[in-house]
Amino acid sequence: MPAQRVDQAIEAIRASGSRVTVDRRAVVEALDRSGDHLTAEQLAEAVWVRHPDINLATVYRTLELLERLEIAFHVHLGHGPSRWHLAGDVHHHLVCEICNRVVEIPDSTFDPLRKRLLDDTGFVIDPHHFSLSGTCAACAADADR
Amino acid sequence: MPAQRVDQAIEAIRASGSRVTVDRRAVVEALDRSGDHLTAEQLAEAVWVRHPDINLATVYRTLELLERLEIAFHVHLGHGPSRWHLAGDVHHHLVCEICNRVVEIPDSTFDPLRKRLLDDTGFVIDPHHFSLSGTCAACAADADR
DNA sequence: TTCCGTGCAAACAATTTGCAATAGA
DNA sequence: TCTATTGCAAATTGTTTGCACGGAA
Repeated sequence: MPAQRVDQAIEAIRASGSRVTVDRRAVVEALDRSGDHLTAEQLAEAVWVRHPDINLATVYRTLELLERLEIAFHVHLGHGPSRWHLAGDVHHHLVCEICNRVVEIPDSTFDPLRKRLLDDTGFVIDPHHFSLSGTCAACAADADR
Repeated sequence: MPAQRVDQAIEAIRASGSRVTVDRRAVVEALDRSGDHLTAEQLAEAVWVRHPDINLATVYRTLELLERLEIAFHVHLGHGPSRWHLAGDVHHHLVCEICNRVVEIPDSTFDPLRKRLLDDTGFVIDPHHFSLSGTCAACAADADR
């Protein structure tokens, strides 16, 4: 039932007092259709498949709204533009600084670190917003040679 | 002996076959003088105190060189421009997404996570390049109210 | 009808680049 | 001398904004 996330998002927009427009629905649907990790530009291209006249600025403004409503979020995967995704299953990213490969890891991997930092500093980490960088297995092996 | 880091950096530039220029020395000295977490713009201002005619583009080009030589590195602390620092004691940053406070934590905090990710995925993390975001103790307490 | 949302073009911030002049080795 | 480095201004990239028009409620 893929339409469910879209309907929930639309409902949240309405509930917030913002207007439900064709453009906003189109952005949410494109986000829903197109997995994780899209840049605003890529998302716009996905939107344009069905709605070629929606402006890039509108895509940015809609993403801003969706983030305020906690319907969508952006992540920084290494350098370059932000990546966007609908709220949903939380996972994290390791980005290889050599080959740019992205490895996804479950949120629970951070639990021990989370507890430790909370105990030590009172800081509640949300590691979702930024990726961790480093060297992937393949590139690390290459470097050893 | 604060000049030591500068001398080492200059020597590394020479050893790499690049030329040791007044501008490059000025950038290294400004970096050495001015603690961590400087943006390129702030670094340029520090340079201009003694060398008002050095161009911002030269600062950027020098930083690029220093990073290639592993003399200096940049870090992403939340949104906004990159922050630069000389190589040296490695530590990490927690950035509060509400108040932008920065909490520094020692590298060793990451050891268990590092080991786990290495075992699970073969990925060697270098958590230095990106900060972790979240909510600091004070803001978390405010949010509870 | 009343504002909110949108298109458009221009502004913006951070960074990079092409090219001619200059200065290290 | 010879070529790497620099200044300058312009280009780039990703994103935001002002304003007049058009469409949800």
